[in-house]
Amino acid sequence: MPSAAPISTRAPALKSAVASLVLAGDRSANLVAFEQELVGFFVDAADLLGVPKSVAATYGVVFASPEPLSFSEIAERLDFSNGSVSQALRVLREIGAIKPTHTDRDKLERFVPDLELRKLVARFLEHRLEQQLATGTRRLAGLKRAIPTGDSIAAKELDRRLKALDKWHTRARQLMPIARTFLKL
Amino acid sequence: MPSAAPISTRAPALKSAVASLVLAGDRSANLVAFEQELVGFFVDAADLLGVPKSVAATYGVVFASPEPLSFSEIAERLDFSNGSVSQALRVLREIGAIKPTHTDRDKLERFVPDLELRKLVARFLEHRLEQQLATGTRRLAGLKRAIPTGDSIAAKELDRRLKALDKWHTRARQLMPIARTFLKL
DNA sequence: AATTCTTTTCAATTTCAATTGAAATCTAAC
DNA sequence: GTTAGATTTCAATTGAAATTGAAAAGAATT
Repeated sequence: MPSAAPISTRAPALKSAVASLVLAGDRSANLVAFEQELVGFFVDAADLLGVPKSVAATYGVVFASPEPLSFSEIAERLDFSNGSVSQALRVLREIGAIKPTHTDRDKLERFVPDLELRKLVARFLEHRLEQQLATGTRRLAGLKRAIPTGDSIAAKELDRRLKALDKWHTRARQLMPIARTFLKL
Repeated sequence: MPSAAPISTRAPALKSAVASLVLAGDRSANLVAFEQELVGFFVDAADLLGVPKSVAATYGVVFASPEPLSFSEIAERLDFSNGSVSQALRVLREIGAIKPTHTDRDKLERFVPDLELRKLVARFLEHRLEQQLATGTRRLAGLKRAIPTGDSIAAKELDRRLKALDKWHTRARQLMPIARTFLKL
C-alpha cells in the first residue's frame, strides 16, 4: 500500500508534467509544493510559447525561489543534467527572462527572475505570431501571382479561395497592434 | 552538375518544408507550383496551430485543388501513406475543415475545403488559447492558496511575483473576447 | 602555473509524437 | 455471398527535437 506522496525519490526528470518536477532537499513541504506548481504552470505553457519544457521548468524554479539560485541548485532541484541547465539558462538570459546577480554567500553567479513579464509576452507576440504572419504574407504574395490561369471556372474558384485566406490573414495582422495596445506593450 | 529543379522524384515525404511536398503527376507546372506553395503555407502554420504537419499538408492540397479530391489522389499528391491520409482526413472532418462530396465522375467520396475559415480560427482560439488560459487560472488559484507563509520577507516577495504573473494572465484572458469581437467570430 | 571548482559545448542518446504499412474492416457491385 | 476495391486501425518504425554526459574551456585560488 503506497503511503503519502513520494516527494523525492530520484525524480525521472520531466515525465508526467504532474510528477515530482522538483526535488525536495531539506526545504519545507510547502515551499516545495509551491515550486512544483509554479514549474507546472510554466511547463504547461511551454508548448504554446514554443520553448522546450526544460527551459520553462528552469524559469519556473527560479521564479518560485525567493532566494537567487545558482546553476547547481537549479540542476539539483529539477534533477537536470548540466547540459540542460546550461542550455536553459542561456536561452533565459538571452530573452531577458532571468538576470544574473551575486549574493555575498559565495562567489557563485545566481539568478533571479526578471519580473518584467512584459518582455516575455512581447517576445511571444513578436517571435511566434508576427514572425508567422510575416511569412504568411510573403507566401500569399507569391500565391496571388501564381494563380493558375487557364480554364476560367477553376481559376475563379482558386481566386475566391485565396481571397478568403487573405481576408483572415489580414484580420489576424490587424489584430496584432490592437493586442499590443491592450496589453500595454 | 544538378540541372533544373527536381519536381518529382519519389518525394521523401515531409522533409525540408520547402522540398517537393507535392508530386507532379500530369498536371501543369503552374498548378503544381501553386499547390506546393499553398501546402507550404499551411505546413508553416501547423506548429503554431498545434496540428501535425501531415494534417496541415492535407488541408493544403484540398484547398489548392479546384476539383474535389479523393483519398487516393491526396495520398498520391503528397506521397503519404494511407494511414497518414486517413488520420489527417479524420481530423479535418472532425474540425469541419473539409467536407465530403460526391462527383458524378465515379462513386468515390471526395473532399472540398470548407471556406468558413472562421471555424478554424475559432477552433484555434478555443482549443489552444482559451484551454491554456483556463488551466493557468486553475493553477494560479492553487498557487495563491499555497504561498509559503513563514519568514515574512520571502513570503512578501513570492506574493509580489504571483501578483505579477496574475496580472498578465488576467490581461491575456481579457484580450480573448476583444480578439473574438474584432475577428467577428 | 598547478589545482580545483564551475560552466559550456557538442556528439551520442533518449524520448516521444508523427508516420508507416500491413492486416482487418467496410462497401457495393456482381 | 464472393470478389474487388477503398478506408480504417493499430503495432511497429521513423525522425526530429530534447536531453544527457563527458570532455573542453573558463575562473578563481594557492
